[in-house]
Amino acid sequence: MENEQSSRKVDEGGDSMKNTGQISQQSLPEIDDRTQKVLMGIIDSYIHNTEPVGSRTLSKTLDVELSPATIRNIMVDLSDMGYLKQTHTSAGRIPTDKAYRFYVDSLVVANNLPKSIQMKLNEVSSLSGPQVEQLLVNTTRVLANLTEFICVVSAPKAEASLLQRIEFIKVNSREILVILITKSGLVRNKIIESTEGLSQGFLNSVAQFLNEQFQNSSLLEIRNKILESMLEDKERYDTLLAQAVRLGKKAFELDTPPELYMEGQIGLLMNTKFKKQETIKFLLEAFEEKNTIMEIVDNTLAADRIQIFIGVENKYQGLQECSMITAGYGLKNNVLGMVGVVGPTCMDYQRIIPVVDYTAKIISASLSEHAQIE
Amino acid sequence: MENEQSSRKVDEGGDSMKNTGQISQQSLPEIDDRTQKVLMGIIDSYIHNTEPVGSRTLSKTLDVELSPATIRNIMVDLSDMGYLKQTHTSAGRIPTDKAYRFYVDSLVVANNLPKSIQMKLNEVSSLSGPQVEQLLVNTTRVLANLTEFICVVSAPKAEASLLQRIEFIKVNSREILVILITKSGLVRNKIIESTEGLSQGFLNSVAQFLNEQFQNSSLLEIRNKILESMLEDKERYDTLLAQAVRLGKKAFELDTPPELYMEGQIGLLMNTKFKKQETIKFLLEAFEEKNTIMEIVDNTLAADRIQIFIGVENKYQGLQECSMITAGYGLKNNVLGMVGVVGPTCMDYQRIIPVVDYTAKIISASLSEHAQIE
DNA sequence: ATTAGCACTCATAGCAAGCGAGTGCTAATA
DNA sequence: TATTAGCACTCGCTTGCTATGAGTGCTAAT
Repeated sequence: MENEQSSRKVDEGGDSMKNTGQISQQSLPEIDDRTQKVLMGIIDSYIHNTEPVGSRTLSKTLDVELSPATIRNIMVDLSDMGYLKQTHTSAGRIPTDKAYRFYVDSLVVANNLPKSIQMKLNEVSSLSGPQVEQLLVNTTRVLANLTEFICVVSAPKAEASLLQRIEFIKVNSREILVILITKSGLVRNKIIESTEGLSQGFLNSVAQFLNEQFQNSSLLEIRNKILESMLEDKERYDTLLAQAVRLGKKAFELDTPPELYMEGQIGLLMNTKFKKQETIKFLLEAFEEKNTIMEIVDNTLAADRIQIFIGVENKYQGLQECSMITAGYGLKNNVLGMVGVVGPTCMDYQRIIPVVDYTAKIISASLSEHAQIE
Repeated sequence: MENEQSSRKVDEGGDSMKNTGQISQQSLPEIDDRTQKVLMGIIDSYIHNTEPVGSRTLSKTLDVELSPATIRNIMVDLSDMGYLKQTHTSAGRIPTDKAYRFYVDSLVVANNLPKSIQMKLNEVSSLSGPQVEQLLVNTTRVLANLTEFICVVSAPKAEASLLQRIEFIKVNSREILVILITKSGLVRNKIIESTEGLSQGFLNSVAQFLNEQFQNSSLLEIRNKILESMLEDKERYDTLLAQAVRLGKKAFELDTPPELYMEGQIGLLMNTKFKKQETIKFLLEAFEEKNTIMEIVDNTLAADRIQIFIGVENKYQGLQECSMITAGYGLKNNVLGMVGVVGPTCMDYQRIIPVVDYTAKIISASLSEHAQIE
């Protein structure tokens, strides 16, 4: 049985582009205007009540005048098209992931973030002082508070950051402390070992050399250049340059995984939107291993725009019952890190999306403000 | 009705010392030998099954031959003395906090930690490299894994740590990066602001001065000395000393709260020993605000011995349904930080205590190994 | 002092009935 | 022809009831 009951096609966006998380105005040809209104009504209702919505209740709340029976017919169509499902026969319908995708795609995300929330986020940024870490910690916490979901912020990717300064400090006969300062204000320190008894003075010259050489290169570039020059002139020994290359290699190796700030695991527990205890268990297990989440978040690092992954669109198993909203932050066109929230698929996208978006912008602004002080 | 049925008093430890968490061999005069055996049996059974224990089952499992009726009589006595309680009439008895305290106090904690666990912990320590932070993160994780409870490790208290080295790095015209290295291998960095255009060279002299002056003092001492000398010679300006004092003041101010590593919140969720969902909620809420936990943990920082807080012995509300086992770690007689686990009052003390103890020792050993490289 | 016996308590599981929200189909209606 | 009213049916959830069994407290016998 095929349902081809579309009458008035709002003909735009006919190209069936792959959903990669971007928001775009869109209207599917197979769905006529009225059907769409019903679908939207169901989604809206489910988002706010988290309860299967039946034909009768919907006919009351909907602004279009439609009898329950009509709505039932439409619901059947929508179910056939895969937008709705039932938890059991004779229960109301709930939206599928496909429905949420449709919903999100047709959301015109006006940046109508309430002033009060903007203020809150601005405040956090201004109160956090010059330390990037502190800013990220605070932002994460506030975001988790605002959304009541799990909130993740990844620290600026060192690889992509531009070097501002490197220093070596001799800690003891065997260990040297490396300090990397990036343009974005991130400070990383790492202890490396060196058996050769290098004096602090010598280390200073090495640092000076590296600083002059690699001012304004990204850490990734620097690493590559160093590896290159190691290949080129293997023969050199004991010169300043050779030592610089040797120490530099260790210094720019990124053995420390980029940090990840996370908050809101408890809010999640209290969150009534998660019906199944199991889902929460899965989620928390995923977050237990920060690395997993790191990977997931890293994979979205391509764009600085808002990205949304709904249910099964998430590649990672544990997140397939959740939606993830992410946004990149950084300096100019240099995406350095990510902010994101993970919540139930039935989250209030309209409210959450602007919050995440604005948060990313706040972080970017904070960083660039810092970067301009030279 | 008074129960004075004690016959054979094991007369030692008669001094009714306040329970401050220490373990001590002890035997209350009011409890005779047989009664004590029953009590121990009940606690043991409850610890392993988490189910109210009745007279019949106990009479079977107990190694002393006693009929259920006799046991019932003893149980009544124990209830009157406050060692047992019932969830409802006609249910088995469960131990009170007082009972656990008794149990723990009479535990002879042989350091019979299984070799396999020792190995695991040793391995973590040796694999973590020279970075203290990494060691703490890993240890926390393993401890949480072993115990399946929430596990907390506080970073070495900067205040108590001895200074090994301080350095200043000029980040930009306004900001100076301070790097503090302590004897225990902890590296702290902090950005301070200074409007005065100080050159890097000058900063180096200041650092050198401070290093010479305060080698081997604790950060707390240093701060006090600096404040002292500020009071003494207010009149001096623009000299090296004055600048050193001024920068030193900012550098040694401890505005960054000491870090706290936490793991195992999810294990807790899965833990069947927590009967009430509510308890978990309380707990997680407590842990949401790391500061609260920090305070709690800090309050136990007095001793480097193992400390145990059972149920209501915890001052903090949210923990009153839990037990906390903590141990200090540090260098020699200098307690620098804490490791602890928080679990249900009915946890397996016999198993957990040695694990926590050993973990603290491992950390101490790691630190002192590092500190000896000079 | 200990134990057997017995009446009593109370949480829990299981079952059946009733409720109500919701569906799908059919026939009537605009 | 699209919409709507009506009706039988489904099915999860609540409520109330009973039976069960583990456990207690008391008393009397050992």
